[in-house]
Amino acid sequence: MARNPQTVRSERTRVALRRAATELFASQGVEATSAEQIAEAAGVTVRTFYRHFPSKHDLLFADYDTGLQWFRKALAGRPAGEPVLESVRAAIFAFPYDVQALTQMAAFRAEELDPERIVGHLHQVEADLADAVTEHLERGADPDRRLDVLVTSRVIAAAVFGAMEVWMQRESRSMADLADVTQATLAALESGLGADGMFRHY
Amino acid sequence: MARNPQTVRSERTRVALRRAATELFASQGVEATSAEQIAEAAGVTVRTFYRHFPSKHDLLFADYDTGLQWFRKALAGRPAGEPVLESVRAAIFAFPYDVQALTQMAAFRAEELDPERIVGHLHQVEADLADAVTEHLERGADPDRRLDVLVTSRVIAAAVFGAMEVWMQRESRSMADLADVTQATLAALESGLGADGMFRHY
DNA sequence: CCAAGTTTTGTCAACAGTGACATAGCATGC
DNA sequence: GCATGCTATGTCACTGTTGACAAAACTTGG
Repeated sequence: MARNPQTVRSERTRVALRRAATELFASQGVEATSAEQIAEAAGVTVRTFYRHFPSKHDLLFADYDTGLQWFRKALAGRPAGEPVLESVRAAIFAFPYDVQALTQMAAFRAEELDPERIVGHLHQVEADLADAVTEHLERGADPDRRLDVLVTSRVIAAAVFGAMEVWMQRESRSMADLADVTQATLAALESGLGADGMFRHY
Repeated sequence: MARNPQTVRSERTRVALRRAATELFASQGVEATSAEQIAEAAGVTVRTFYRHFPSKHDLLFADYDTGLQWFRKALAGRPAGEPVLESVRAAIFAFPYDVQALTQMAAFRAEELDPERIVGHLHQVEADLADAVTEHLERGADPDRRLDVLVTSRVIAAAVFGAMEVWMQRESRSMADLADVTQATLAALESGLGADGMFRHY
């Protein structure tokens, strides 16, 4: 299946670097881990490391696509008639927080990262989340309501990430807190906008 | 007049660094000049260099305030009844392009600099230019037209920097070209919006 | 003028990132 | 199998940037 012949080796290296980085980030923190350590743990040179990843921090988000795929499948797996908000909530709360995700959260909490980097990444995640919801909603929805779908998706994504922002500005930022804030935000969305059935029509 | 006692030395160092950087940037280009060279030319250590300027590129814009002050004074020196656009044009074209400014331009032309840095700086310059025009217009204008003043200022600044953007995307980017584009842009602004007297009322 | 304290600078070491060039790994045509 | 050629990697050297600590310059109270 490997189209490119020598690229197999490249892929192996990339995986090794990802794994090494994930472990080191989790055990020592992001900033406390040097590029040299990652490279060495992956059995590779620093220069090679930088050939595969543009920067150290990109490795922190390396498994991001995996998580995104998971989320989309989780949405797809929800029962057909279920209100969107419930689907999203279920998917979010069932998300398997692995080492990668937890390390990211830890880095966020510790404010280790360059704010620009965080904001940029979260922006991307929010957009992807909205797309996932859109994709989910468009299954079995009539095309006339495409705008509704779009708006609904963005609103939900904005709410979820608004919750995260609130969480990030709190004094105590535990995972339980994040869950609470997210829960509350979605509830508010539901009660405030659910009356006219905006989210019930799907 | 030197309020802070030991700060005199600090100021001397800063000046030396600025001068050294300006010369080296002009003669070799920005990226071809290393922080070490600048520090050495200023008779100082690299570490000291970074204590006075957050990054090498900040030195490229070090004399920026001087230029801004010049522009404001040039505006203030224009005759009272003159249309704003004419005042701005006169001030822009009388601007004394010193080594600093020319080096900046050269760096822009050569696309040496990180685009983000350029955009960020230009954004600042545009805002400052607008403020300068506002300040100029507010002299002797009645307070009721404050919004007009604000809009006019922004429009002019946007036009001038729009011209610069056009210039930066051209094939040949000589100083003469920049002058031409700026001239043309201001002329368009004048003929297009001058009919209703928007710029003539001042 | 001297002692004490503050500010500035120097020294050292480390890390992030990049370019140039050499070399090893693998694949394909012969 | 072997020469040929491409790709991934290694090596080297360099620049930008920062933290920690020491040394020097300078100011001020006495």
